[in-house]
Amino acid sequence: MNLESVSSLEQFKLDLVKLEQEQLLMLIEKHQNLIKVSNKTALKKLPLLFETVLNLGNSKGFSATSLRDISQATDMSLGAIYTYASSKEDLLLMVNAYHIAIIENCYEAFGKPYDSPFDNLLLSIKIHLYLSQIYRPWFYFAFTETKHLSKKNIRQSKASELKSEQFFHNIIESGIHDKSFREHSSDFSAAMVKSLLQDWYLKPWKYSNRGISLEDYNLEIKRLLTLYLLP
Amino acid sequence: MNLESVSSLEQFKLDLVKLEQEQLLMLIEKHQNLIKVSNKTALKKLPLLFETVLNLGNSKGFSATSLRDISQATDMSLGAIYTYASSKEDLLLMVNAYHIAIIENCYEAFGKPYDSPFDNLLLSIKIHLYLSQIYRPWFYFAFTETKHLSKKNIRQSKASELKSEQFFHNIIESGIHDKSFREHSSDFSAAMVKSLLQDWYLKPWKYSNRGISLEDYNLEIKRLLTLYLLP
DNA sequence: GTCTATAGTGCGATAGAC
DNA sequence: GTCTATCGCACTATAGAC
Repeated sequence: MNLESVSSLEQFKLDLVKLEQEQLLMLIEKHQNLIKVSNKTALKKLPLLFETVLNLGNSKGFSATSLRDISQATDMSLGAIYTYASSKEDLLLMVNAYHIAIIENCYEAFGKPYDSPFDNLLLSIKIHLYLSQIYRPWFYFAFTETKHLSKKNIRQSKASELKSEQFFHNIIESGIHDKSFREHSSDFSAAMVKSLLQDWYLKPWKYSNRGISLEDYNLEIKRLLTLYLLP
Repeated sequence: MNLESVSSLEQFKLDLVKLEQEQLLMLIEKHQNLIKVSNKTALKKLPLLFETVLNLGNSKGFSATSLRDISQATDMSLGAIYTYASSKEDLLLMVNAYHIAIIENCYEAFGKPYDSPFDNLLLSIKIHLYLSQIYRPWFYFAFTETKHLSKKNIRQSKASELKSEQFFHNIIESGIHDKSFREHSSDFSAAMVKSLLQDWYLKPWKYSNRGISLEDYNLEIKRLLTLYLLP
């Protein structure tokens, strides 16, 4: 992943494929004691399982989704599912771990490549929008189903939430410091950026009904920040 | 409810009490065929049941909450619960209907009392913030547990979501029309206001950890809108 | 590696005593 | 109006054949 990757959503998707494969393999190796089939078979079937967990989980809720539902939707038997995951909860944990790994890896690949804080801010926003577009089912799932995780995992999830907000916060602070941004509460503007990004994946129906594309939305955020942040 | 009521959160809470009683009674009368006890007894026990549904539902999810959990938390027997609601789903519907009725009633009580679109906008924001502060458990519940409603109720819930956004949208449009607001996409600014209001009740822990009060948050939104909307 | 059959548990809901 | 006891069902998870 590099600056070329964010030239368009399609390019971004393309560049993600390799990362996805790597992370899936790492996940399988990490859970090797629980997965009872070969890496090759797991690599083939886990994506289908993950997709199904997210689809069913987002439409009826994870706890209302039974393994029978998942079995039917994936055309796998109940027994077969238990060779890929040791329990229903384990399935949830793997789905989470897989997506978190990809997303964190993706953020780390970029950093702050520009001199101008404003450009760095716009870049992070674009990356976040692209990621939430591609992994929208997981973003939505993670938001609404956190409560089914253990306390430790809930803490972790809140921490990761704050970490990404902190990322925006730092960029904005650097802009205030070098006086390219207007003096203001960077806590609030970072939270605002986060909540705008969130709205995009929490209420996709709203924007698609209005015919607003990802690029439109990105541009509106840019207009807003130009007026709000720049002197 | 009148303009005096929004002078402070405490005043607002005080003025809500009467409305709450009225709406609870209306709800009981509407569900009379399903409720097997007198209005007086229902009036006394339903609030506790509702509160418990929201508490447990928000911490473990509604579908993972059993009637046995609710029974234990309210010190009522399983049988007793079934004299107040005819099923677990009915409990969910009543909690929703009750809160929706209060909130809609509250909005209708205000309208657009000022000449200036900006003042009207600030007023609606304040009302929304106050309501979401007081009924935070329900706002959070409604957001994360919509999926357990029937398709008809889900449609209704999205419609109500859009309706409240439309309310902001109309005020902003009137401001653009009378040139007191800058020319811009009112779709986006209305969505932005909504998503900021949402962040407040979806992530209370974030703001309380930072020591940001409701009034602070309200002021920051005002500052943002001053820069973004006014010429 | 995948299947079917089933053990064991906890659920929503009801019946009937008080 | 509230309770306890219990029915029937659907769930997670496993065992053992192929």
